[in-house]
Order: sequence, then C-alpha cells, then structure tokens
Amino acid sequence: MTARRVTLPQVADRAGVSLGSASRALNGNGASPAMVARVRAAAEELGYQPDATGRSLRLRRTFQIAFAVADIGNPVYVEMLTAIQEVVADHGYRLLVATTGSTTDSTIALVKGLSTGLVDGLVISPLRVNDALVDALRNAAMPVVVIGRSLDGESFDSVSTDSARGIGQAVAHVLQLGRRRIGFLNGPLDTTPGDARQRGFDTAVRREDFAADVVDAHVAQDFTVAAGLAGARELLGRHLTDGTPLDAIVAANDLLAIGAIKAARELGLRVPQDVAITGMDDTEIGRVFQPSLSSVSLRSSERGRAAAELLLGRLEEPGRPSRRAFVEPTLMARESTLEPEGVTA
Amino acid sequence: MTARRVTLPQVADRAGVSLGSASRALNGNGASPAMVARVRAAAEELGYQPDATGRSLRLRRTFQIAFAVADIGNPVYVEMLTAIQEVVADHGYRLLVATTGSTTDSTIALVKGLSTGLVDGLVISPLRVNDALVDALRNAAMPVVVIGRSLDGESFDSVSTDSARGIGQAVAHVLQLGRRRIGFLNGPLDTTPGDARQRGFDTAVRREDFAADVVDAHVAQDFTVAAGLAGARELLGRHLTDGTPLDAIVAANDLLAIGAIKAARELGLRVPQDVAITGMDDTEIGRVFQPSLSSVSLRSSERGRAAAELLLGRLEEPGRPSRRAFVEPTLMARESTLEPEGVTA
DNA sequence: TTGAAAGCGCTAACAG
DNA sequence: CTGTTAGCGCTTTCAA
Repeated sequence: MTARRVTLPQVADRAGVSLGSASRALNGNGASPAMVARVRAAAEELGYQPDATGRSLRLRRTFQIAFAVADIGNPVYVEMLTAIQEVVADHGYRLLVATTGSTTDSTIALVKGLSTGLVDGLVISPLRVNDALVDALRNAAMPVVVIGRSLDGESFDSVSTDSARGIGQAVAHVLQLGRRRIGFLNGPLDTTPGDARQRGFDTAVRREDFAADVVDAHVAQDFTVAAGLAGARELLGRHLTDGTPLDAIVAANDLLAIGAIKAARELGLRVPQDVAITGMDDTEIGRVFQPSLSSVSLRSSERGRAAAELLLGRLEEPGRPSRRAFVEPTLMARESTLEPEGVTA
Repeated sequence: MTARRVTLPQVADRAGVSLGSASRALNGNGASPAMVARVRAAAEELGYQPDATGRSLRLRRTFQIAFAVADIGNPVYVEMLTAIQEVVADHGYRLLVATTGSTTDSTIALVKGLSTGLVDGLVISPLRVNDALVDALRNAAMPVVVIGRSLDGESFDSVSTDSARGIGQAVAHVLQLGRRRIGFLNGPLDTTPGDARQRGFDTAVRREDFAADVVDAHVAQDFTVAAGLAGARELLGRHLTDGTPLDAIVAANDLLAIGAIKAARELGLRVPQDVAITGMDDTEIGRVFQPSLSSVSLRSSERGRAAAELLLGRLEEPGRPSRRAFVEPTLMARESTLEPEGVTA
C-alpha cells in the first residue's frame, strides 16, 4: 500500500523512448502505431497510472466540480447531489462536496477557498444571499452555476424554479378541496426559499378568487421536522382555542409538513379529514410517509442535472452567454390532502 | 469571472522580495516579521490565493480524501457522508464523493481511478466484496479505511459493527414482547450486509431460548422501501392464508421495514398490535415515520466519524499498525413494536 | 513522427 | 534571515 507511484519518465525509459513520445502515445496524439504499442505495453507492465496533479498543473484543469450547499443532510440536496454526480461522472469529472454553512460569510469563505484552482467549476445552492456573496461568486476563479434564485440579473448560469408559484398551487389545491381555514407554515424568512415561499403565499391570499375565511401564517425556526412540529403545534393550537380550527396547512417544505402531520395527530386531528396538509419538494420521505404527503415537486433531480449540464457546457465553451434553466413546479396530490375513499367528487 | 489567477512570483515582485521569501512568509516559516508584513500586504493587495495544484504537486499531498459508496442516495450513507465531511473539513481536507456502483468490478475500476494521486486517502463502504477488490484496495496508491466487514485479516484500518448481533437484538426484542410467529425480511444475500444479517437471524433462531412457533425468512430484491413492500406482501400474505399469521417482522434495514409497515396496512394489519416491525440503521426517516420505527442503531454517524479519524490519523503517521474501530449495535424501541398505551407490563 | 526542453505554481534545500 | 535554484509529473512547443 501507498507504494511509490510509477511516473511517465519511467514508462518512457522502459519503452526506450523519450518522455514526450510516451506522453503523446498515451494520449493518442501524433504517434506511430508502433510507438503507441511499445509505450502501452510498458505502461501496462509497470502498472502506470498518470498523476492527476501533474496533469492538472500542466493542463490548468482538474476535472473536478464542486457542489456547495448549506447542509448535505437535507434530502433535497441529496437528490441534487445524486443527479449532479451522475452527470459529471459520465463526463469524466469528479464531484467535490462542500458545505457552505448557513451564513453568507461562511459561504463567501468557502467560495474563496474553492477559488484555488482545485475545481474547474462550482454548482452552488445558497440558502442566503447578499451582495458580498454575489461579488465573491462573480470574482470566483471558475464558472459558477447557481441553483435557486437567479442572481445578479443575467450574469450567472442558473437553474431556478418558481417556488412562490408552487405555494400558490398548494393553496389553490386545498381551496379546491373546499378548505376555508388555511394556515401557512414557513421556514426562516431571511432565506432565499423562505422569502420566495412567503411571497408566494401572500400573493395567493391576495388573489380575487382566494375564498378562505381564516388565514394565518407562522414562521418555524428552521426547515426541519422538529421545527415543523413545534410550529404547527402553535399554529394549529391557537386556532383550536379561538374556535376557528384550521382545516388546511400549507407547509414550505416536506420536513415542515411532516412535523405538521405529527402535530395534528398529537392534537387529535385526522389528516386529511380534519386538516389537509401539503409539503414542498416531493421528497422520498414524503412519498413514503403515512399518509403519503401531497407535495409540490420542485424536481430537485432535474434541477441538479440541469445545473451540471449548464456547467459542463460552459466548461466546453467558456465565452458563451449565460443561460438560465427553469423548472416548473407541479403539485403531487396524495393522501395528506385527498379524502381516503368514495369522495363522490 | 474566471480571471487569470495571481501567482506567487507576482506577489513576490509586488513585495519586492524573492519567490522563496514570499513562500516562507505566507507559510509562516522562518521569515522576519517585516518580511511577513510586506508579503502579506502584497498578497492582500493582489487578492492572492495559492494554487492548490502547484502546491499539491510539490507537497505530494492534495488534502483531499474520497468517500466511496454504492449509492449516495441511501440515508445511511448520507449520514456517514455528513459525519466524514465534518471531520475532514475541520482538518483542512476536502471530501470527494465517489460512487462505486453495485458490482465489485465497478468498484475496482473506481479504486484504480482514484489511485492517481488526487486523493490522500479513501474511505470506502463496499456493498459487495471479493478477492480482486481486496487486492485493488491493498494496492491502492493511498491509505484506505473500510467501513463494513473488516477485510483481509488485520491489514486495513476499518470500522465495523456487528449487524448480525443487531438482528439478534431485534429478534430478542420481539420475543420478549411475546411475539411467537416471526418473519425475517432481508435484502440481497450476496451483499455484505445481507449476508451478515442473514447469519444473524440464523444464529438467533438456533439459540436455546428462541421460543417462536413460526419462523420464516424472505429475501427482498433490494434494500429499498419498494422491495420491502413487495417482499412483505409476500411474507405476510402467505402466513395469512396458511393460518399462521406472523406477529412480528424483523427487517434488515429501515427502508425494508417501512415497506413492511405499508404492506401490513394494506393487509389490514395494525402495527404493532397485530404485527410488530423492526428495522435497522436508525435513520431519520424511520424516527419520523408513523408509527415511529423500532430500529437497531448501527450508529452511522459515529462510524463515519471514526473512519475519518482513522484515516486522518494514518495520514499523520503512515507507518502505524492498522486499527479497527468497532461500534456496538443498539436497539431503539419505538412505536412500531411497543403497544401504544397502558400495557400494564 | 520523434527527441529535447520549457514550464505550469509551488516548496524546500542550499548558499550566502 | 534571505535569494537562488531545483524539481514535483505532466503536456506541448520547437527543432530535427
């Protein structure tokens, strides 16, 4: 183990040719068939594996891509990660996982740390954004693709979705089911998704055809099940006591929604009969949950794949104008909003 | 964006000192305070970021480590990934995520591909193992830590657990609850975990105090919810029809167990009243599920952390004898086996 | 087509 | 303490 590696000069020696010829032979540039054969044989014999670092230094490319998110544990990011990994691996790139932390400062530090030539490009999905971060991204030493709000006008390649509209779809869905006392359970408002989803809800409420009698919004501490549980206890609880029990909760993501289902159960409410609950992100955990969770799909895999493809495209053609991919949200109606049986329309 | 990067000679020039001095000043080796100040200032001014590739080539270290698993989407691996990422980031290393695929051949190819000097070490959790893979791992150009079965006697650093024993704990648990018709729902037997867990179940069944009346085992196609659902339908179904309905299912992981709960519901069985169900891995998805899933914790985070620490330790002290970390399985009893209320023991 | 040589950006050994 | 120089492993000019 950890044996001294075989280098190209050694291969050249063994083959009795020059270093340059060995390189050319192995990389399939102008070399005679005989040369190729000799060098290949020598390389094989010695178990030669070209050194990635030497190669990178010379080529000024590392064939590495980084994916940076606040928290890799989040199922949404895992989906993106999987998709990105698949795409870049297919193109001979390797994937570095980086954690931004939850602040813009830590994100900026990360971006700077990555700007050291060790990756050829970066896919980032920042939770919070400010001007300094946009600056850091613009000055980064490599191409950047942003997943999320498309920053800074048109200057970055980006893939976005309209989660505000997604919230609108969820609201429309519960209204259509006849629900009239609607709670919105959001995560922190100073995050990109929290902000967008809040706007989505506010817009939905202002629509002419918004027919609810009771509307209430609550901001949970975080986009997690635990925060959703606590937040929904509060949200559901205050309407139980004031005599306007909510019959629907629209949650800003699946984890919050699952927390809300648990809170509803605790309070003796049936889901969906007493209270319909929707999530967002359409994660595995929601699909598998009992009751299965109605959720607005933001197509995380697709966004990941699109981001990877944008990045690879730019690496091939650095000067091209920036592009923006857009993914439509879609509501997936499941058991957490649909009455179990014989609803006779 | 993608601006030409500032190099150390440029910094040296700007500071009016030699290249060597600039390097020393920045790396905090023997340099006078005045020198350090000048160089720092120049570096700051130019926005100098040392080039990772040049550095790596010279140092023969990349400060990168790789984590390789069959499928990063699996919650267990995500937990490990998160833990590993945390540890290595704390020590200034970066984490590369690699996918082995599900065969030994694809895993071997990956290991060889990683043996090109681009990572300083590898943490791998192989799903399937054979001699060729062990060989490839032994000949890898960098230290390897194996999570899972400790391979090849003592020669690798490894972190393992006793999942066979964990299955024994689950069996003991349901027996203690008075269950006497027990089904075992496993995943593919040609995998390391499938094999170990099967042995665990077989051993449990042969124990003197094994008091069940009915014992049956079923192998699902995969370690997934879908496979668990299909497998449990079959397993539960055949005992419903033959008049020996199972009152407990021990599943080989949480995803299978959740599939089993869904199958039980479909068949009109209450969990845990009619059939108690246990999982393994103690994942978030199981903890959050309704009913919350009794599961044998294999402490994935801890195993990830331990693996990362073993690897970092070896990088500091390459010649040290190989070590093995061991993590005890622990049963976490939850609602999927515990009667809801007032069991008056 | 081949060989010789330069050089990517960096650190460390060697003189002074 | 500082400057000069070599060299990590590789690809790619430049001549022959």
